[in-house]
Amino acid sequence: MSDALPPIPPADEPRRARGRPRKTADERDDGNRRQDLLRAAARLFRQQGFAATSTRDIATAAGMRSGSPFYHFENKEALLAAVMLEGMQRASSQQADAMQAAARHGQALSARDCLRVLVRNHLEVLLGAESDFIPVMLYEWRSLSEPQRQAVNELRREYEAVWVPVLQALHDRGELSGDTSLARLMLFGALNWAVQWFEPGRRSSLDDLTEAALQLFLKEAV
Amino acid sequence: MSDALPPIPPADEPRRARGRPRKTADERDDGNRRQDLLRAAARLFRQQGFAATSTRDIATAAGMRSGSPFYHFENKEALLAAVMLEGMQRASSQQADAMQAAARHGQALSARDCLRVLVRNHLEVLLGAESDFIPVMLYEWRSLSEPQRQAVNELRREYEAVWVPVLQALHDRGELSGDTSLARLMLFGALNWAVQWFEPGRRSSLDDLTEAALQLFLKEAV
DNA sequence: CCTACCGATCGGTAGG
DNA sequence: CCTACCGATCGGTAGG
Repeated sequence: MSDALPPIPPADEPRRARGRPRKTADERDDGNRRQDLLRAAARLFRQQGFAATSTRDIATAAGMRSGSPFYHFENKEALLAAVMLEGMQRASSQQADAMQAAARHGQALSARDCLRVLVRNHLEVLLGAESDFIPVMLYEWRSLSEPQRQAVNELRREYEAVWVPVLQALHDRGELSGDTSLARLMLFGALNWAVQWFEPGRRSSLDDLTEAALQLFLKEAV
Repeated sequence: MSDALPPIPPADEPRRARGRPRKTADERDDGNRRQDLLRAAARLFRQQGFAATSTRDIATAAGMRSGSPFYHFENKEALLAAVMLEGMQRASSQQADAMQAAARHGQALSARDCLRVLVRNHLEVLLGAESDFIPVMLYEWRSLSEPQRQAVNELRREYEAVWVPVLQALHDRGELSGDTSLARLMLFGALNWAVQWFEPGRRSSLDDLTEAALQLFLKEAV
């Protein structure tokens, strides 16, 4: 008994990683938890604002304990930036899909039809179900540090770049008057403001809003 | 000694007010300090947001110590409500003045001219120097409790009511198409959004913006 | 990803 | 309006 030594592990036994018990199984779990955090953060940031939302609130909403969000994000601000980046990526890819789908139907898409697709998709991104990410980006801009703003701004420029030739074409055909750059800013303003007053079930639908916007901003073709 | 009763105060001796040593002198001082707080709060709430601004920040900016704001306002939220109410009162009276001044010049003001005056004044209220109050109202709405929202909303309805007949007249003359109620919401959106991108010295002036908005939203009269 | 914890800050108050 | 203070909460971290 007394000379019974603990068994010596074979030299080639894989060393167990210490300190951070990472899963060897599918990484999906990790990604899912991060996504859960993003979704919870987006919803709470939108409802209460960034500063009024504690990382504990977010952790609880994602089914975690108070310290766990910092395993996935360096700090609270990085979580905000991630929400905005995620929002812009979704918006851009959704916008590209919408344009492609529309182009497949009618092969020759008029500038007016293009704008209709863009406006309709923008409203979907802004007001559709499960869309907290973009409103957070619109209304928590000042809570972001300068380097993070630049990162988000890059995606934002991509998103807006799609609108430029459409508005230019409308201007050339006399359907949109005035400076197209100011027109774009005012159009975005008119649409983004809907976040403040739109109520899903009530009165006007997103289709209604789309038609109203087109009717309001566009002139008859000459 | 045992029968010595505490002296009975004469019935007509003036009772000293205890607890709050209010000034007997001019009340101007009080009003000025309150205004200082409002101004400081408006600026900080706008720059950093309501939740990210401490009452200590505000006190310091107004030249007071940390506890003093609570002499003037019941709590932080009441201070926010006061900022918004002050903003709406100024906006409304400024709007009334602008309309009166315009009516004195040209005696018959066209609907288009009316809208020009309203838009120009709205931009001034929104983007002019010393105007932090209305932006705070626009972007801190969710930080307000329901009863306070109702109080602010009352003033807001008054302000917007002035626009209704003007937009209706434009619609009747064919210069504005579509539902006038949606048109009003989109117009406000287009203008309010300028808070996010307008830079005072740069490129376009408030006059430029006014003309751009009119050109964008209005059709030729039929 | 949890437990246990820290230092800092915050809104607000008593008493003068 | 100041002084001095309190209880609560918050972002974040060490160690596992």
